[in-house]
Amino acid sequence: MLHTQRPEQMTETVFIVDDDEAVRDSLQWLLETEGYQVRCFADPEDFLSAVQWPQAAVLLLDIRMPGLSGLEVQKILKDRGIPIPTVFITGHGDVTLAVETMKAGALDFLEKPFDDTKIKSLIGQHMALARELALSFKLDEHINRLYSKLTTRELQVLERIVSGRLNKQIADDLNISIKTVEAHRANIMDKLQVTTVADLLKIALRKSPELAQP
Amino acid sequence: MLHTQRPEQMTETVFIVDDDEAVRDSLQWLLETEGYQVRCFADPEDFLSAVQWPQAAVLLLDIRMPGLSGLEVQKILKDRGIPIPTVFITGHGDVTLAVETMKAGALDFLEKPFDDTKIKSLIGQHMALARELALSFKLDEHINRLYSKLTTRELQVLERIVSGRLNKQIADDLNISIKTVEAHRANIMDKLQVTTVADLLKIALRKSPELAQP
DNA sequence: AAACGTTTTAGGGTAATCCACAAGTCATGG
DNA sequence: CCATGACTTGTGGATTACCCTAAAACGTTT
Repeated sequence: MLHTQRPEQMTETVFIVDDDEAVRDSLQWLLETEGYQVRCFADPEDFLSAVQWPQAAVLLLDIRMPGLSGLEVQKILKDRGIPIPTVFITGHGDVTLAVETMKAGALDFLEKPFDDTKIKSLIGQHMALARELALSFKLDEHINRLYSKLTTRELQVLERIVSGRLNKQIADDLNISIKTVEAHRANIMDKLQVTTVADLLKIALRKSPELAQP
Repeated sequence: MLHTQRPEQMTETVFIVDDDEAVRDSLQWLLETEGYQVRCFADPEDFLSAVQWPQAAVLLLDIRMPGLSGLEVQKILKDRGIPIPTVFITGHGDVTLAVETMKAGALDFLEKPFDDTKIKSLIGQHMALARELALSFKLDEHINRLYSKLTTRELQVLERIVSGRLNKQIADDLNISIKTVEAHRANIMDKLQVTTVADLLKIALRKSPELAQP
């Protein structure tokens, strides 16, 4: 049997939120043997208090629970900007609910009873996505922190650098001297911690992808 | 009542594929009054022969038909690289089917009988997406055409320009003179029809987004 | 008033890019 | 054998970007 070649530098967590203890226990056992850190919650509120982001984590979420429903939990996570990959579990599905759930961003929709093998491969897939999402989120955070140090004027200059204008043209645009543009430009490079225009473009285009369309 | 502010420069088409004539006719009537060009097919094969891409179009696809099933049609479209926004229609849904369909990229899953108002707003939404997809696809095609004119050497140089290396460094990398790099660089700009490095970066990063992560 | 950050400008020099023009080698295919 | 395209290199000059240092004007905060 092949090892799942999972990089070990990041703890991978599976959150299980279900009011049925038997379900929690069996899933926990199954997934812990797979090497995941498993955290179980009977109460959705408890989960919402405990979950942190970003991290490499997948959520197994029961649809029908006392208190908050699975869909409500999903919506709250979405509102909080927590894009944790979510798989719903349920014993009584209907089409409308399934479609709504998927449209809201669920990755899967599992019906009880579960197929252990299927779950394992499913979690594996989604955990890979979770890693990417977490990394991407961290990078976005980092970029936002750098961006927040830019002044209004520097943003205006940056905008024009990204649109490919020369320092001379930027100076004309803003009615300032070339020397000033050069100064802003140097400050921007410092604050965004880049040394080449190429890297500057990459950061700016990640921050504002709409600038990519000329 | 507000006008739907739909730009009229592109014909917007709704494809209806269903073996039930009554369904086709009622949908056709409904959507034609909305201003869409509607094309109906009883046979999925006929649709597959007729559909063109890119264009601003949405597909209403019956799940259960004689011959090819809706899911099979969806798979064929996917294999052909035709990302037409698809809404499935069915009279007899079950959860597994709905989930599989959504995972395969369906945007919605409608159960008969239909709610006219709902369909209209749905098509409106998805048509907006379809326009974007078609435009994006056309742009990709254009970029691919331009890229195909680049020689191996020019691709090597471009790669290094995108990673922010100086002409001098590129010359060292490839064991050629700076002058040669300059020549390649000018050819690349010509062939990709750009005048600034910023635009060059934008095209290159759209073509190879993985280069954006340094 | 003093400290601070933002914006502005400058001089002077180095490095890099861009441009126009010219020309050599090499392999492929007509 | 010649035409074509790809790859190569060069000269020389114009333009631009990059780096360092220095500093004035302005507004806000302390």
